[in-house]
Amino acid sequence: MSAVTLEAFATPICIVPWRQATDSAPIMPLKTLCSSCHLRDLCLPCGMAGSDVQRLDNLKFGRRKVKASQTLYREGDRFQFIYAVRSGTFKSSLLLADGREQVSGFYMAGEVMGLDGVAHGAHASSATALEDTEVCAIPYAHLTELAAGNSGLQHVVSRLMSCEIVREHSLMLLLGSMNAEERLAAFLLNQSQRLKARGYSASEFHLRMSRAEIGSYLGMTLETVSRTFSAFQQQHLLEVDKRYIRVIDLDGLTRAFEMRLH
Amino acid sequence: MSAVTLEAFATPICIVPWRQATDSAPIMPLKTLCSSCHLRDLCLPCGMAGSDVQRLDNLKFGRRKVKASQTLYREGDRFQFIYAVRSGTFKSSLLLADGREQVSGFYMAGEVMGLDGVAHGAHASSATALEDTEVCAIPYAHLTELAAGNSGLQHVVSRLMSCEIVREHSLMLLLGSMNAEERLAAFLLNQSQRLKARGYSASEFHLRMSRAEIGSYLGMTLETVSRTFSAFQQQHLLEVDKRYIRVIDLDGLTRAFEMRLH
DNA sequence: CGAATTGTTGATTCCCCTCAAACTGGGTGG
DNA sequence: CCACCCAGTTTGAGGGGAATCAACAATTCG
Repeated sequence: MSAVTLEAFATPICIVPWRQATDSAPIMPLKTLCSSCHLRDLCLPCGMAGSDVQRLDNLKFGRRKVKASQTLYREGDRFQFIYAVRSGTFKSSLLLADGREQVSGFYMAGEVMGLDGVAHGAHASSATALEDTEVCAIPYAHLTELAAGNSGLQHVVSRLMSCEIVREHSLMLLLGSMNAEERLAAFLLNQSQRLKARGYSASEFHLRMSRAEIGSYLGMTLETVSRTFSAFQQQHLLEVDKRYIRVIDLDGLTRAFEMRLH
Repeated sequence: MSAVTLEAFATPICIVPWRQATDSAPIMPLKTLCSSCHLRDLCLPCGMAGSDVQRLDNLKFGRRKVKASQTLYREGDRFQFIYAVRSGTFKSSLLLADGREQVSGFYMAGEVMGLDGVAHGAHASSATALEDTEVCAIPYAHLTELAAGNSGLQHVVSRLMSCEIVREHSLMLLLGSMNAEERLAAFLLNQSQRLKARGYSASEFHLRMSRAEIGSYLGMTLETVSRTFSAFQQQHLLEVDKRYIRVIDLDGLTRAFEMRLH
C-alpha cells in the first residue's frame, strides 16, 4: 500500500466526492450562505455534519471578482483572509531572484487558497487569476473565532492545511524523482480528475494555464512541455490543440505516470 | 522583497530564536512538563504567552525512545499522535513504486513531525530515526480538545501546519529550479542555521544522513551529492571528511545558493 | 577475517536545457 | 481590409549537466 495517490497529487482540498446540487435544496437569493452554495460539497463545508454547516452560515465573508491576469494577493501582503474559489482558476507562485516565477499550485472552484499565510502573518506566495474569477474572502480571524466553539469546524480548517501539506508532498516527489513524461502525465491525470469532480468531462478539457506555467509548476521548460505533449500525441495517448486536450488512452496515460509511483 | 528565505527553507517549525535554558528555571524531576522543557523555546510552546504555556502543562503525553534506523511511524499507519523530537534526528519519507524512498524532510530537536496525518487520519509519510532518538508523543485528539478552550494553543498548532506548508514551498522551489550546487549549498546552509539555533557550531558539524538520503531529499543521485561536496572543497568553501563538514567560506556558500533565490 | 555498507571517482550516455527559427491566432491601427 | 505586432506554441539543432554504470577505497560489523 502507498499513501501517495493520484488523488492526493496537487489536489488542494477536495475531501469527499462531488455531488450534483439537488433541485430540492432551496436556492437562497442575493445572500451568500455556505449551506446553500453549489460548491458546498467541495469547499469549506466539505465533510462537515449538516448541523455544523448550518452554524457555518454565521460566517461573515465577502465576494470578490478578480479579472484574468490580476493578482488576488502577493507574497509579503499582510495575511487577513483565506480565499475559496467560486469560479475560474488561479495559480499560486513564488518569486525567484532573477524575476522569474515558480508556480506552486493551481486552484479551481471549491479549493481554498492562502493557508500558507498563517505561518508568519504574511502571504508566502502570490495568487493570480488565469481567467475571470470570483472568490469568497473569509476573514481568518473570524474563522478561528467561530472554530473555537465548534470542534467540527476547527477540524475542517486543520484538515485543509494538512491536505495542502500532503499535496505538496506529492509535488516534491514528482519534482524529485520523475522524468518529463511522468510529470506531464501526472499533471494531466490530476487535472482530469479534478475537472471530473466538478461535473466536467474527464477526457476532454481546456487548460487554463500556458505551457510556461505548466513547465514552471512541473520543473521543466516550456519547450519540453510542448515536446512532451507532441510525444503523447504520437503515442496516441492524447489529441492536443493548443490548450485543448482530448484524452484518447487514459490507461496508457496512467501507465506513463505509474512508471515510478504506486 | 521576497517571502522565500533561507530560514524558511526546510526548517519545519522554528518560529522564534533559540534561548538557552536558564538556571533560574526550576528543574522538574521525573515529570515531563512543557514549561520546564529545555526545548520550550523551539518546540510546541514556542511563541506562546507564559500563561498559555502553563496551561500546556495539562497536556498529557508520553515519551518514546526510537533507536537508529527504527521507524517511529509508517505511511498508512493510523494517525493518533504528533511527535516532537526531544533528541536525535529523523527523516520523513515516501515510498516509490520501485521500492525506493523519497526523503521529504529531516527533523531535529524541537521540531514537530506527523502533521500530514491530520488530512486523512493516516500518516502520509514514514518517520525513521537516523540515530538514537527520543520523542514526545502528543495525542492529537487531546491536543485539539485542549486547543478548543485556548485560542493561543490553537493558533500555535495552526501555525505549525502553515510553517510546514511554507517549508515545502521552499523545497519545491529548490527542486524545480536549482542546479546541484545550489541545492547542496541551500541544504548545508539550512543545516548550519538549524544547528546554530540549537546551540551547536554553525561552521562545523556532523551530518546524520547518508549521501543517498541527502540526494533523495534534494532530487539528485548520491554520486552527484558526493561530486558536489568535492567541488565545494576544491572551491575552498568547505572541508569535508565523510559526514563531518567544516564551512570555510560561509559567504561563498551563500553566494552559491543565492544564484537563483532572493 | 570476509562481507556489507558507505563514500569517492572515472567514463559514458542521454535527457533536458538553451538558443533559434517559424507558425498561429488575436488584437490594433493605418 | 490588410499589414503589423505580439504572445503563445511548435519544432529543430546542439551542448551540457546530471544519471548511469562501474571500479575502488574506507569503515563497520558479524
